[in-house]
Amino acid sequence: MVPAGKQIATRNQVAEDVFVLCGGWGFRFFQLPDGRRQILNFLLPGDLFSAASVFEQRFHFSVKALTEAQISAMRREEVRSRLAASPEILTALATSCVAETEAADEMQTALGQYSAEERIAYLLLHLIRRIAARSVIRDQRYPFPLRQQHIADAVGLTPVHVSRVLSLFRDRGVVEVSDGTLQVRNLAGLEQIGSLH
Amino acid sequence: MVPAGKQIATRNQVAEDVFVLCGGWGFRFFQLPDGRRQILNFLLPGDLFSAASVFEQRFHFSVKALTEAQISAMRREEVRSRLAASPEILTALATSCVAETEAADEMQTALGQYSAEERIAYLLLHLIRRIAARSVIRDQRYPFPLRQQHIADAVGLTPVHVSRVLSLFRDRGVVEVSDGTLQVRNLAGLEQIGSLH
DNA sequence: CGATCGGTTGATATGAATCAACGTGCGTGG
DNA sequence: CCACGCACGTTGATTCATATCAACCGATCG
Repeated sequence: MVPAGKQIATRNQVAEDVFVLCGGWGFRFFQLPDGRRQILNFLLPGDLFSAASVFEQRFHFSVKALTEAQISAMRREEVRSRLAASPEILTALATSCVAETEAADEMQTALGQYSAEERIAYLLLHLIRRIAARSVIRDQRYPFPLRQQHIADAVGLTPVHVSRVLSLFRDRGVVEVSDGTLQVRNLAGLEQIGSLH
Repeated sequence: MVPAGKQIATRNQVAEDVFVLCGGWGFRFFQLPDGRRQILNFLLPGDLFSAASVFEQRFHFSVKALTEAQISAMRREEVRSRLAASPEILTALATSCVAETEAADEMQTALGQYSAEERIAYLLLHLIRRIAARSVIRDQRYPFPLRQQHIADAVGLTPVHVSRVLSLFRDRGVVEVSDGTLQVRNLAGLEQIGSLH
């Protein structure tokens, strides 16, 4: 059990284990020496920190707990030997590798091409789908532990600007993000703003 | 043999094969319906289009030849059965998957956090290392077939602004990019601008 | 009760986009 | 062989999106 805000892994740190987030939320990020930080993605229950880490000696990224979280570790050697033995495990790993790659490619597109509104809408949509896959959603209200600072660091904007865009979304009746929950008021509208295609 | 500019693969297209670029340059990209385009990365000789495509039914990206290029195809089924049989091939694939993931994470950071100058310097440095790994470089002159439009689409800027930044680099004696070759005049300076850490 | 954190809002500054004109080299067709 | 068109890059003027700076508010907590 890890408290909210605790750093779980650090770039370049050697790890014998492969980690899975079992409960709570986390995020993967790069920290730049001047204080800037890029959040690479958010980790939800069931997520491997990274499929690549099955083959990496060291983390090439850092990880923090966003909420209180549970993590579980598997010996890398054991994972790899099982991988050789069982095609199902290989397929499972391959699947999450494909999903990660595709998500990274899309996020790269969002960061490179999208406006502030589009990026935030994209992030929210992406998260919404992943949250919905994990828990029953009623009335389009999603558990949402991110602070505006996290959104800002994920989409490459300032917290102030994130605040403005979210206010806009709220005023337009698209989504309301407040204090731990995200409420979608107009999904079609959100998709129109933030879909890649 | 594929002529320069030819589209080789299209998003969502079903493919039975896994492709490798054997000669020339290419790039992977997303095309948005409104004309915007994000170049995800550049392909150099020896590169798999994507490690993930060994496990994907369809491309999740498009690919174009940047110069005249040669591509070679391997039956996906064959690759996968060899994968199960030989741990070396698995390791090779894993290695390129790790490299791709790491490159994507870094690019995401560059796009999210870096200024125009930093992004372009980062891209050039990244390419320089990959080019140098493939051919002997004399006098810090690298073969460099990108047009400013490609740089722009890769780092999320306008071609006009790319032109301005490159002029600046040239005037400052950092690098000169012109007509098929890139000449590094001050590597340390370039690294100071564009290194992630 | 003060301090801190997260969010909001306004005023202003700035980096990059946009619009536009121009130059140059090159391939193509007359 | 010349002339035209076109792709590519450069440069200047202006606009616009987002950052920065700053003040303020409410909630939470020691």
